[in-house]
Amino acid sequence: MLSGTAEYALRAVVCLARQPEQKPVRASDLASSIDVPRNYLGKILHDLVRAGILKSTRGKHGGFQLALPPAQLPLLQVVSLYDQIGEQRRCLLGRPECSDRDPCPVHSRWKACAEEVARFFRDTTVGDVLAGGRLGSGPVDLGPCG
Amino acid sequence: MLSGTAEYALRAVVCLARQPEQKPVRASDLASSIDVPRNYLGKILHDLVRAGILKSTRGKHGGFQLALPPAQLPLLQVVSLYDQIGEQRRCLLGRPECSDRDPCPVHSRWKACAEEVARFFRDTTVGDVLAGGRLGSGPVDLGPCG
DNA sequence: CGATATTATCATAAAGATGTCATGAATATA
DNA sequence: TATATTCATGACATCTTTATGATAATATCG
Repeated sequence: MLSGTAEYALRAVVCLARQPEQKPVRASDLASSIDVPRNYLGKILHDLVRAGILKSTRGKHGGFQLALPPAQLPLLQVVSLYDQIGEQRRCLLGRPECSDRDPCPVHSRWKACAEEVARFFRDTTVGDVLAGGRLGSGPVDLGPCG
Repeated sequence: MLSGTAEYALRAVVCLARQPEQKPVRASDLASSIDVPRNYLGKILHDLVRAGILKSTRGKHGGFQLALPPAQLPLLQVVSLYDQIGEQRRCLLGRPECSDRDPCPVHSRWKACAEEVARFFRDTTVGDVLAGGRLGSGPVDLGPCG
C-alpha cells in the first residue's frame, strides 16, 4: 500500500516525535533505531527537511528534529512526498475519464475505498500516533522506536 | 494503489469478458483496444493463462478467452497475481509484530482501511463489472474497451 | 506438406526505486 | 584558527518493474 521509502519516512518522523528531549538526533542513531539503511535514511531526512517537516543542525551535537508540533502534522504530509494517496485516483479499469458524472461500473465502490484510505492519512496526525503509546521501547537511546 | 501490471491484467480480463462472441481475441487486438504495450501484454496474458483465468488457442483464429464465468471471477484473483492486497499487512510504523493483541497506535484504524480495500477486491467479480455497463464502446472490434 | 498466423518462451533493454560511497559545507569546541 | 563532527550533495551500484525483440512451438488451411 505504501512504498518502502514512505514507510521509512513515517517511521523516522514518528521516532523523532517520540524523543522527550529537544536535542537533535543524529541520522546514524535514528537509522539504527528504526532499522533503515544509514545512507538512504540520510536522503529521506533531507527530503523531510526541504519539505519543512524536520529541522536539521550540523556539526557536533547536530541532527534532526521535528519542525512543528506533532498534532499539526498529518501522516499524509509525510507520505505524500513519495506516494500519491487519494488525490487523483486513476480509474481502476483504465478509462481515460472516470468521474461521478461519467462513472465506470466500479467507480462509486472504488471511490469509497480510496477515499477511506485518503481520509485515514489526512485525519491521522503524528500526535495521534503518540497519544496511543504502545509504540516500542521509547526514546532512541533506549532501544528501537518503531 | 495497484501496480501498473495488475491494472493492465484487470483491463484485459474485463475487456475479454465483454466480448459477446465466444471467439478468441488476439493479443494484438486486445493490446490496441486497451492501450497496453503489445509484447508486455503478451506476457501478462500468459500469466493469466497459467493462473487458469484465461484459455489460449494458437494458430489462425487463435487468441485468448475467459476460462470461467465472469461472475465466478473476483477481481482479487486477477490482481493478486501481481500485488499483495490485504493478505499480510505490514505495520504502518514498522513494528515487527503488530496484531490485535499487541497493536500499534494506529493498528485498528489502519486495519479497517486495509480490510475495506481487500474486501472490495474479494467481493467484486468481473461479472459485477459487466452488470454495471458504461464501460466504453463495447466489443474489441468496435473500439476501446477500457 | 508448406505457408501463414498465432501464442510460448527466452534474452535483453530501459526506467524507477532502493541503497552505497565519497566528498563538500557548516558548526561546535578546544 | 584548527579539528572533529555532523548534515548536504552528487555520483554510482543494485534490484525490481516495465517493456521490447527474436525465436520456437503449435494450429489452420490451401
